[in-house]
Amino acid sequence: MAEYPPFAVTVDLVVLTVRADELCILLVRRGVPPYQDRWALPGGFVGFDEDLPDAAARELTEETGVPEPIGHLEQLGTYGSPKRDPRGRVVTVAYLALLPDLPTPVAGTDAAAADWLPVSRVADAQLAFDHDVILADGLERARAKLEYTPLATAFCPPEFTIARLRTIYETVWNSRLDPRNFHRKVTSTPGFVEPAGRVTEGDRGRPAQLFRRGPAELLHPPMLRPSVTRG
Amino acid sequence: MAEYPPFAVTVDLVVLTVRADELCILLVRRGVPPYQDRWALPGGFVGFDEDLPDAAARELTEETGVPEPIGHLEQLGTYGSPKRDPRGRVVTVAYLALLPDLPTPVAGTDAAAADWLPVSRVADAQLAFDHDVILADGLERARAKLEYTPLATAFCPPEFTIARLRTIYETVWNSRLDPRNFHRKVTSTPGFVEPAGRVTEGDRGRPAQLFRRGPAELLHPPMLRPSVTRG
DNA sequence: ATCCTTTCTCGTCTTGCTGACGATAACCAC
DNA sequence: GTGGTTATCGTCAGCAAGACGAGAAAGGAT
Repeated sequence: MAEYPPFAVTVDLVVLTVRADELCILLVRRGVPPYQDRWALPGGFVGFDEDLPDAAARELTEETGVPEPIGHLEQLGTYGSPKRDPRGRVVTVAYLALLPDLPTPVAGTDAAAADWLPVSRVADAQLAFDHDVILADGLERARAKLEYTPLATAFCPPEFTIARLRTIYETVWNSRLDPRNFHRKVTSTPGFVEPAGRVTEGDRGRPAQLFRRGPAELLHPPMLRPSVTRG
Repeated sequence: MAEYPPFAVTVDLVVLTVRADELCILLVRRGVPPYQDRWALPGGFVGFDEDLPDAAARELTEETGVPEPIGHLEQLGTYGSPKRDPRGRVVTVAYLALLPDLPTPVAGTDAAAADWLPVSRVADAQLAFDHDVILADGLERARAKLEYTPLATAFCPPEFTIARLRTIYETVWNSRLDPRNFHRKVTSTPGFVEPAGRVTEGDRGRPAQLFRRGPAELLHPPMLRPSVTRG
């Protein structure tokens, strides 16, 4: 084994949330070269005795300060171009995390310079390494997964209204959805949401029923993005 | 960089094809420990100056003896449990390849003990390492991708009939599809297939029109698997 | 040559989902 | 109360999909 070339292996996180009707991503500002003072995805090296999902979950808690079992975490893809890190041969396994809007501001161990940025303003930001590519892949994955899975609920607190869920879709897809058709669709898809038996209080307008995430892992039939002229 | 733990990085391939109405996978029989004499996914180490997709394409041509630009190759996922290889810490990036039934029998450089096995008979085969998990993930990916992409054409030669395309779906999904509805669906989905202007000869029954793959990357609306009781 | 079998290809009908939108219910502020 | 706002239900037309009929075009058997 020792005769084979040694690689460094890292995990990087695309952590998304919806706050104030904007899709936001957790980024850290690099304090050391290369790419000093540039924004980058949070991440770090995988321990020698550590499994990849464990490393991703560890980095997520370190950066957000949130005990992990909330939201959603999945592997996104692996990026290993020989030139992607000027320091040497680093292969990174990217993970995608979807979290509810955390009342806890970012204040984890390692989160000195971490902050939420609206993804709409990251385009100019010139992320470090190949992180702009990873971010683009993560966004497309998230947008696609909202279509055929109930993962929009991962952006929500445990109990939420149909309207809240709709704003998630509208924010991630950057489009408007008809409230009445959306309501019909969500409540008629088996296993998507389950009534929590309670209603909202204090908001404007008629109180809304609260729902919890249902047991379904896939949506049948799927939600469809508007502007279906993708062929 | 040198203070970080060194990993070995490999690529492993889930290579699928449809031959004789069976979904088959390319496997190699291991000649050395660990897992000696067990079937395993083809694969190998990533060169120090080699990008991951290049390594996957290289392994594919080595194992199949086919110049690569046919079929389809995509990253499947990365597997890096600390215990997955008894020789040390090996992280493997798995790729999924979909190929037409190759008239060239397996006779590549490295393909001494390579062979096509029907996936239905691999369940008992006790693959080496965690390759059974990787295979299961690859199968599920392939089945899902047939729904919303035109990738079934990757299993076909450049020109094919609608009936041939239907047998691909039936084989991969292990279900039966109505020939008339399938024909209507495929020909009415924009960009899925384009007429080649020629017809088959010599087969039984009425000659069929030949088609080529169209420019679409996504199917709208998607093909739907039968038995839609997945909620 | 004629019939029969096989396979391809075009229609028809019904059912269910979707988008557009009207209407009502239930809260808050004044 | 009145008006504004939001939630929820209902209606209707259009499209897509499943079930199936029927004709077209070949090969094989007699």
